[in-house]
Amino acid sequence: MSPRTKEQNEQIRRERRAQILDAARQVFAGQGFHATRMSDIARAAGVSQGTLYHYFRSKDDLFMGLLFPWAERLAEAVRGLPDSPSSATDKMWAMSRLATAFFQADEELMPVLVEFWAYALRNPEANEGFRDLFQAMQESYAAIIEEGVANGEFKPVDVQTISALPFAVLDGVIVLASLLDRSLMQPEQVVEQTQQLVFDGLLVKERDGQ
Amino acid sequence: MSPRTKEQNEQIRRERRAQILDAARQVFAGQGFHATRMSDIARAAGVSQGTLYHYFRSKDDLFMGLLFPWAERLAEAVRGLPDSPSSATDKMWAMSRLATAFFQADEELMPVLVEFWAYALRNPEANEGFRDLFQAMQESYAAIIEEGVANGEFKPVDVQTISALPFAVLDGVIVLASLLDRSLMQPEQVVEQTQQLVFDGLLVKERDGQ
DNA sequence: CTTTTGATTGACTGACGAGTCAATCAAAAG
DNA sequence: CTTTTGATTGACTCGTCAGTCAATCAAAAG
Repeated sequence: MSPRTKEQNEQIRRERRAQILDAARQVFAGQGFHATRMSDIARAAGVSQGTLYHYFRSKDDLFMGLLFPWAERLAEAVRGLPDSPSSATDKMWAMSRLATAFFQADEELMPVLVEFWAYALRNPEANEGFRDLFQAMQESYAAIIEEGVANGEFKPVDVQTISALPFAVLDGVIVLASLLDRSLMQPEQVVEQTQQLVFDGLLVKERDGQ
Repeated sequence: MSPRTKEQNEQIRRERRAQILDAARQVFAGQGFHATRMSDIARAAGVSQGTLYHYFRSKDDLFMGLLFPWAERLAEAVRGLPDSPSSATDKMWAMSRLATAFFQADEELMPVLVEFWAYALRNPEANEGFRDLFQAMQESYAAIIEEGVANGEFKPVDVQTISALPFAVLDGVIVLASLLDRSLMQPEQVVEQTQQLVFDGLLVKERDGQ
């Protein structure tokens, strides 16, 4: 029946998908979602337009197929952090470093993310994906902050609200980084100095005694 | 020659423009930029499609004609603040209140802003408009922070970087507010508590003496 | 009344591009 | 060799919609 074993077939399918997604990433990053034609992606991937539709139901499917795994990797990395054996302060810095690393590793994806948000305004599936990532990050931050408050590292704060802040800052920085010249705004600087500023407020000063 | 005086004509033109822009705002907010048809706006404004093109060159022109005046009003309001006679701390709070007020007054415009950012990725004129607003806000914040540092209210910080932070937070909060349910995130709370948190870090503690 | 001028109309066009499909290919199994 | 099955192709379709334009209207001036 099958010309090859199932495993071989699936392996080949995965590789083709990856090849197409890689082309899609380049083209989306270069021209933006709306200006990108399916034929552009086909050409970049070195396949025909028909083949695209063997691996992805639609342009939307391709778009989400590109960004969801990226978001899942980030969410997964973030979920692991609160359990590491270190101080809450160190964990906060680790979160910050993690975000910056994702940032820098896929810099060309940042404008695509901005388009994705606009897209997610009208697409329930994309919206859900965004919410999942938000919740993953917020929950990790909340766990760390709660720990810090419990063991006296941090001042008591409204954990629910403050744990949403880092994600908001990250999104804001992505907007600015995508739309402004580096001479006006350096993303890494803003992220790091914000963290520092918030810490100076969040940390209990020794001589204060809270 | 002219059927009416010039002033009358221009008055009528302004009113028509306003009427169309008002309809456009509603439709864009309701369906998003891409899903909005020029015919939808025409219907909502109670005019024909042809009339739209007497007042606006294109759909893009209409989109920017809607958002630019809004941004200019915000920029103008912000520019006035650093000169008011009060402490740097009060001015920071005033900026925060101003932003929140704009937020709440045009809540339905927030998702439209997210679309505008995606749009501005590929449109130089829109990008320039965004940059102008960013610079207006950053410069005002920079002036306030510098004053605060100079008179001892604030710790010495990297003004260039930190003055970009409030705008980043604002944009991030707009993204979250547009994409998430209020039960997950309350914009006003995040803005206010962020300000408070940053202040606790930024302000020189009396007992510390810095 | 007529003329002039700009506003208004809405049916129309022309381009565009996502998605389709009938035909072909190719690898493995029998 | 033949058969089977899924992969691949790319020319084509077909709905969509921003923008156009010839015709009409209406207000003021002469």
